[in-house]
Amino acid sequence: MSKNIYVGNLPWSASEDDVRAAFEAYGEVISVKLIEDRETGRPRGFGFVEMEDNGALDAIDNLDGKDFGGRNLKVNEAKPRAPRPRW
DNA sequence: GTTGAGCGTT
Repeated sequence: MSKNIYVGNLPWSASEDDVRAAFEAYGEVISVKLIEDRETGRPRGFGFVEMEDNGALDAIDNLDGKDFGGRNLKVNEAKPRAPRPRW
């Protein structure tokens, strides 16, 4: 099973590979998605990481408030994304 | 060549 994790306070120089590597140290990373402004295309400085439940909880408890790229990393359980409108 | 709270569009 997998769980969505919200990652905030990320340095604008960070990439998905960096976040993936940081989370892979605590569990299996299913996928990493960095969010950027869809209108301007600039990185917003936060993203989402999907990993297994046990790894997600361990990563949140370990990476939350940790130093990443010179800033305090914010890791929390992500809210469910937009629903799936079939129409 | 910038900015800084916050939850995404494949």
